[in-house]
Amino acid sequence: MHHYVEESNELLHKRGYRLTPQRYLVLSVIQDADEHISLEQIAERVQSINPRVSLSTIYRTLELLSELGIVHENHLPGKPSHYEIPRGNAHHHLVCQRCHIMIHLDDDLLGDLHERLQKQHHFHTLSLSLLASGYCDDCWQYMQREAQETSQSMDER
Amino acid sequence: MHHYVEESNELLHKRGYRLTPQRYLVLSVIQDADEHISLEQIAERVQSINPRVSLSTIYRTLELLSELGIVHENHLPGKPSHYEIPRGNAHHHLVCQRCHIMIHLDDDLLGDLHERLQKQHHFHTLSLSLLASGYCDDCWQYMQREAQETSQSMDER
DNA sequence: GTTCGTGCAAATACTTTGCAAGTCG
DNA sequence: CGACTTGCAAAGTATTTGCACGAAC
Repeated sequence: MHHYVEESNELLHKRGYRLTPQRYLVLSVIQDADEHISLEQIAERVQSINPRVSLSTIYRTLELLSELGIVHENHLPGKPSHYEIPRGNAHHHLVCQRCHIMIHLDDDLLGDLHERLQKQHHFHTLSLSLLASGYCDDCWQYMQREAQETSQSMDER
Repeated sequence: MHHYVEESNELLHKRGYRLTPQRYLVLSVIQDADEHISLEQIAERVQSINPRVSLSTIYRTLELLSELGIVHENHLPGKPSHYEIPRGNAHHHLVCQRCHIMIHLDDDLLGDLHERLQKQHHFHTLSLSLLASGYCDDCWQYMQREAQETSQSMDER
């Protein structure tokens, strides 16, 4: 069993929960994914290993694991929630509000901000996730062109 | 007509859209709200003014306004999406992953980071939203106590 | 007249819940 | 046993879509 799964197991037990085969499956699927993945993708992969695992179990598992901080939920606009194992205490994204393309930012971008916020607001095990949204250059160019055409067709009348 | 609505009107026209009475209503409802509000709350207030405005129009309007950057969508875990008029180019939250209590952080927290990211990644009209999540002190204390009881009841056997 | 928007109803998709049965300490 | 979990089916919500009609340019 991997190191992280052991830790998770302890955490679950501490709070009176068990690491069932289903939970283990969900956890390892998330862990094995290169990127954060959606509930749908998780379900797909879990069920390709054990088709008997029901969707509701996956919902319940993800809710529990999120609450315990074992997985991290991440909602980017225009997409369903994604889940990932928190590596470090920060994870940041840059997203285009038109085409929804997503770029990962340097996770160390904010330095020790999480520690400062932690102290300041009496929070614990804080982790940061920055969402930067605007227009990617392609969409921006496209919009400029489109705007021009609109005013051109107005001129034509 | 307020200043912001005028700006929005221009932006819509530039892209070939119109500021219809329905869109105006949605926009002013969001603008008049003290805080960011959910789609459900928006619908409620819009329909209390004009009950004929349909839900699908509200969905479509919010999608459009988000894409144009006229309103800003914000999804905090454990809650439905919320919408707000972007004031400045940053808006930050601190959330407890157990009880979901939410605290507003200082929006100037990150300084001119948005400008730096903009240049670095060739994005435009970038705005930042930081989500800091962890456990609030209350939940933390509660969890400590609960963990103790669990191990006590184990000892009792 | 052509494009853009809307309301309505229907279709989809997404998520939660109740409950009987199973598992584990 | 008793607390925790699960699968299944059903109920609940949330969101999207097709389409005919109306409004704006």
